[in-house]
Amino acid sequence: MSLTSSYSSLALEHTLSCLHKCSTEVELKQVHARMLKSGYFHDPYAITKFLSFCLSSSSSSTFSSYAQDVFLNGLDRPDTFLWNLMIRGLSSSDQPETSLLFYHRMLSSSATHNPYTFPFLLKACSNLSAFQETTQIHAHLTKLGYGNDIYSVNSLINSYAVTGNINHARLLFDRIQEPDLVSWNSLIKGYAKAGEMDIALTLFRKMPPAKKNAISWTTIISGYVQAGMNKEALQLFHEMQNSNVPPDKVSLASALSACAQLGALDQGKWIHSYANKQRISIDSVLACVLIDMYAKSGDMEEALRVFKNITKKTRSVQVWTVLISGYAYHGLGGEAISRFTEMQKMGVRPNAITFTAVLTACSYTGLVEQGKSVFHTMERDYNVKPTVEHYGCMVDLLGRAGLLDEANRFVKKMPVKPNAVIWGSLLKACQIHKNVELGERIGEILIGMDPNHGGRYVHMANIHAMGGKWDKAAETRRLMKEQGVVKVPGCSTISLEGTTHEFTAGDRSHAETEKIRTEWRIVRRKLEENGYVPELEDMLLDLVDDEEREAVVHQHSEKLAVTYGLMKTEPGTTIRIMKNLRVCKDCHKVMKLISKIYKRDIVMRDRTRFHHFRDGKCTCGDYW
DNA sequence: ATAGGGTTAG
Repeated sequence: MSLTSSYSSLALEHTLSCLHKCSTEVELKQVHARMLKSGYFHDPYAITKFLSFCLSSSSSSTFSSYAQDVFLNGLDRPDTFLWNLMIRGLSSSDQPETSLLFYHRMLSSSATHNPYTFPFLLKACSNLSAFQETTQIHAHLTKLGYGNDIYSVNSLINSYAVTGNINHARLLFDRIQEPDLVSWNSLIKGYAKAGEMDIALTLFRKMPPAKKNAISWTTIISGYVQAGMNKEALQLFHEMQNSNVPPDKVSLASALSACAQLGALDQGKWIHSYANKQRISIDSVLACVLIDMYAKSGDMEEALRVFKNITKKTRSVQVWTVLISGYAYHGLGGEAISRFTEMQKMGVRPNAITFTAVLTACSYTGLVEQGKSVFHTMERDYNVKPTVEHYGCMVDLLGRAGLLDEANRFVKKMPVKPNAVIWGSLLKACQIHKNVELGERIGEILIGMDPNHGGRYVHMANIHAMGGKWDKAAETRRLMKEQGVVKVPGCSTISLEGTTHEFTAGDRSHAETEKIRTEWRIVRRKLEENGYVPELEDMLLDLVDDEEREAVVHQHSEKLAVTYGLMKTEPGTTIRIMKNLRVCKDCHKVMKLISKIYKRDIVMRDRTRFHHFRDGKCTCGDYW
């Protein structure tokens, strides 16, 4: 619009700067009224500024609603440009549904079209995982003649890829004469999302090297992480470092996720210092994965240091939550609760995952009353509706604490259907608190629910045996064999000077096997002098007599690992072990004794949590 | 205008 208007551009700029200072709806209304009065709402430039401000991601959602209202009711025939503005703004400010709604309104208005909206619309579809909408938009843009527009095609590939229709994406990709970087990256992402990592990797290899950018690398790395193939992910990360594309902060975050899952403390530390050296600032996502990596590697002190070093603004819900969940699985319930309180004081709203973390912390630490009160506040104060995970935490909380009847009643009256996890945690509680009758009933339910789960039979047989019903225990064992249920072998690892040593139960493959066995006999004698008697309760199955059970229990992988740790590290250093399964009672007892007799801290990562052994005690309070 | 990263009960 030409500046023949009755107002000066200076006056308009002044009003717009007032607009940007608005923080409440009242203020916004005032500026809006002033703009109307001055005739600014006939100027497309002013309207654009007004709407973009209201839709920008830093504005509140009430501003966005206000803009929608102004757009639909306060404007005379908005043109294509303004429709695009609304659709784009809503799509990128996390309101994909409304964005699509505006698209439909646009279709029924008299506005003409241009291609610029389609990538944003398709992004909204991706966010909503809306396949139907994607096909509709696809048809529409083809009809309008934008079917060869590379931006639109790439966005289509992406939408099909993330809505799980990789074959549609592939068809489009194969039709492009010269796929660009974005086409390749989108397609690779699609195969990764479909769990087809082999195809994704083949494509990645086939992609012209000159076209690979950090996004390509991160796509394939995070694909492996999501597939749980963390070692492969780290291998590719190494390859990336030898390529001509230096990792940026997103690549680092993906690699750190892999480290977290593996508990690869050394590599994680290396990435952390790399980020510092490259002056990559720790944003909230990096803080999250760093804290998670340190916590899952057993180093809560370092996790806390990361948390303390970032600004208050960087401490998003996710950052708070990851810290709290770290405390939870380290058995530090008190810390978890006080962080949770602090977070609320800081005005950060907990989400569903935060509550899971807090409730887990209560359950692991036996904080029954706190757990109950948190559970009651979640819906009342924060409008977070409890899901099956939260009910599961409550069942676990009550069951572990020995309140078996209350737990059972809770399951009966809760509004969600109990799943195998919930029954499993009740069963475990029955085992800990020796309630044979309830345990047997639950065991039946569980085996009926998933007959291929080996652990269920083990528990069930243990419960029978606990009640002295040996014939039933034997019967369960037979059933287990019949089903062809296989036990996963126990495996422990210990990292020393950058090398990871792996031990499997009873395995002799380690180069220093004989030395380790000799050393274990010495350790064992020393433990016996201090009153150690083997704990064979967890070894009821498969084995005939105590002698045999003892022979097996002494070959458990974590015993080999801790022995090796004692041999290879200086007195006083902390021994860190990771295990793929839960610790058995005997190994737990041995770790406690070693921590006392050898004056060593032992940090052991279980399948689900950490045990810190120090001076004969464990942070789990023998309750795991 | 289009492509990559975060936390979750046993």
